Amino acid sequence: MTGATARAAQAERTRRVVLDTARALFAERGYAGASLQDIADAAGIGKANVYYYFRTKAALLDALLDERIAALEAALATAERVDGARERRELLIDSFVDQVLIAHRTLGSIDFADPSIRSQPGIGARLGRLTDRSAALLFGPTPTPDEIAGLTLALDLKPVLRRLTTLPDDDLRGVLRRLCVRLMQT
Amino acid sequence: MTGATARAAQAERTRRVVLDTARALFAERGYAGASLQDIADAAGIGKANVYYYFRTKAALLDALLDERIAALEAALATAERVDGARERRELLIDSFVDQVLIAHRTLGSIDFADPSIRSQPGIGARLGRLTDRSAALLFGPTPTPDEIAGLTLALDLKPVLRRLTTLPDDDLRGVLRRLCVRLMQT
DNA sequence: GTCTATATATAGATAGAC
DNA sequence: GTCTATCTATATATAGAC
Repeated sequence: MTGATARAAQAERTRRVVLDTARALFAERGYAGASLQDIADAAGIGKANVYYYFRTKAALLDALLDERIAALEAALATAERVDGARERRELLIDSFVDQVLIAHRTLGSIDFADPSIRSQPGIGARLGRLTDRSAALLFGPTPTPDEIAGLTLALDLKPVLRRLTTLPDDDLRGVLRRLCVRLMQT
Repeated sequence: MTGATARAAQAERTRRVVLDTARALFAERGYAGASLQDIADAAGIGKANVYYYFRTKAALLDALLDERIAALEAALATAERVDGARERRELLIDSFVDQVLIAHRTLGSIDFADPSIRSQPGIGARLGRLTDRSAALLFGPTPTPDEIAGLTLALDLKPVLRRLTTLPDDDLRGVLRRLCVRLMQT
């Protein structure tokens, strides 16, 4: 069945191209600002083909959020296994900076702060739960407003990445780590 | 000429209603996600009437940015008159938190991080210049990446305001001040 | 699996009556 | 100053050929 596996591989390739292209365009112009026609054109495929992989534009967004949330949850799960508030926090910051921010630096990442994303039904609640879980892990069951404020900013460092595009990875890593520490130590 | 002044007053009122409604809807759903029809409906006027006051959707956005940037520049101008880096920074943070963030808390404010706003022609550069001016005032002519990173986040505290909507003004003021201090002291 | 063609809704924007 | 009606472009989404 070489034909079948080749077809499956091609399907997986096309699906990935759509996801990568959509992520980049949503990050650049916002969810509402990038049309499926834009995405199809940039991906070099027909628009109807996008619909073959994702039934609606919202389904495409969901798939992108799944990716991003999975990366964050992986970092959270690792940190949860560590004892001691301080060690836990440092590990979480390190894995967050390295695996979530730096790793997806060039590819671009979906923007949690994009209002046209936050206002999608269900999405706001989903992101809220993620923040709550992070807060509980870092600060215990009843975080203070100061802790929530710092964490909220730390989870959305997109503006900083946008501003420091020319900084080398190693330098950026340091900047982000120190920034996270400043934001999460109260 | 009572008729003329009454007409002018009505015009000013309608113009304000459009601006206030647009600000709220852009903040909630993003610039690309809120249509002029949405704005007209929410404002309780006809869509064509919106065009009577603003020639294009982009012109409406420009007017909102003018407001917001003027508020920031007022805070900057006040701080510029003060000697001493530390005093200057504290004054800037205070006026920024009080006059820019708290004052417009209920009304909602235009979201600088909205990708569909940042990707508008000319807007990105305009916001960049504002950040540069703030950086020069706070940190001198050659700010470090750490300083730029902190300032960038401080200028975009929308996510925090969104998260702490139930906190009373006085408590919020304290949270924001301490957050700004954490972000701007290096 | 990918395409062309099309249906349907809604966007930004304008014309002209009142 | 405000409205109704309308133009034109483009959005999401579907049908059906290859």
